[in-house]
Amino acid sequence: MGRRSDHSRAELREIIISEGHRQMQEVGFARFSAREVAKRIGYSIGTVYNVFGSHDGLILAINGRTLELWLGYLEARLNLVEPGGDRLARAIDAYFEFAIANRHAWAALYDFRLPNDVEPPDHYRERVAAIVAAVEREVAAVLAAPRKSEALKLTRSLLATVHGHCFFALNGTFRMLGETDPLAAARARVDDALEGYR
Amino acid sequence: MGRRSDHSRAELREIIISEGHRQMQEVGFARFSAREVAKRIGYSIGTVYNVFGSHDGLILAINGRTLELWLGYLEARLNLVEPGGDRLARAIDAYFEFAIANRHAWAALYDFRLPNDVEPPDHYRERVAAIVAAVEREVAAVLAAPRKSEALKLTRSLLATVHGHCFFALNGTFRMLGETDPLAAARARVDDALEGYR
DNA sequence: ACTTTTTTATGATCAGTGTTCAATATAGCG
DNA sequence: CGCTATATTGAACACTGATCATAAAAAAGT
Repeated sequence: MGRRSDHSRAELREIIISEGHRQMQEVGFARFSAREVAKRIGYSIGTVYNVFGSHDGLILAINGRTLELWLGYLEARLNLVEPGGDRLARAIDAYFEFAIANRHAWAALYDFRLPNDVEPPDHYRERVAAIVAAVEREVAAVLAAPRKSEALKLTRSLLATVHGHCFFALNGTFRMLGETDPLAAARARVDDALEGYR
Repeated sequence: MGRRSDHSRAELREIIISEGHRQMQEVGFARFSAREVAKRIGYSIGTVYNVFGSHDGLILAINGRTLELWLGYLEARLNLVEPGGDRLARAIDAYFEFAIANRHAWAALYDFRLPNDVEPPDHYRERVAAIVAAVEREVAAVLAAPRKSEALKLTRSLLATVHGHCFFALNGTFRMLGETDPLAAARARVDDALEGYR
């Protein structure tokens, strides 16, 4: 067969990413298959490789989509906070809620590792940066004026803290250790950290 | 062929785990292959399945070995701390040092996920518990007497905190975000948390 | 309208994987 | 020494990521 132009290149990209993301969320990183995605959208495996170049390229695009959705969720959640509400606590909630509602797609963000000598593509870096920036705004809002310059450094560390708790919550470590309220623990650690910066 | 009894069952287990662990550390979880392990030890793939039942069984055994080594490293490190030294800070160092020195084997601990309805085997749970207990001792030693009963709960949360920092350090997230001293950040978060418990 | 060129989609093909299991070779027992 | 229980094998199966000559369709040229 030759070019069908049922879909433009951009449409095709979108179709593959969309179905790929659905697949990822359904079966998880370990069982994800590019061939299966091709089958489901009615294109051949070769077409997927034409568009994304490699398995890794496809996964990066799917993970990029997950980051987009994550940022969207975080912003929507923050928009619901009434004036005077604890916006940072709600951001932590959003971290957990998104990860739980999108277990497999979220986990794929960390299951996939680029070869050590390869940098993630710009679109990917930008999306991560956007999420960090959204959190940084909330962290900065809570810091005492003379310490606001430390907001980014602190934000990175708080994200790692929350990530650790969320990861242990989802991968079963906390259940194994008898912890029943990981979210509360994460909030407590963030509060502890902010104590000295107020 | 039939039984060669070059090695007893226990010896065979050890040979496979040992070579499997080496493989895991060399190529990482994504490229790990049971067939390759079999090839390298001069047994057939069937034998590996006889001994471990499945790919997952083999990986659990290898990850169990990693946990063993990790506990050993942690204990050795703590034994070097002179009286009056900051034992908890050295435990955090040990977390990072082991993960860095054993990147792939350490990452495999988290890359591998059991099906949701399957519990990890006892030997695995026990090894995780042993590591937690070793850290808990150090946490308890630092707590004010009336709060020592909270040691386990706090330990779980501190482990998650350190894990998050270590994970971001090794998977490139911190580099991407411009953080150059993840270990210091982890220590700072732990100190912040302990502040209220002293 | 009819070539010619360029682009795009295909799927057979290759090398690899996890997994199964009938066939077989051996160790140890009677 | 023969027999049986058991350990070991590797071919077979169904899948995977990846490649690329082939063919079809669109676009450009005449």
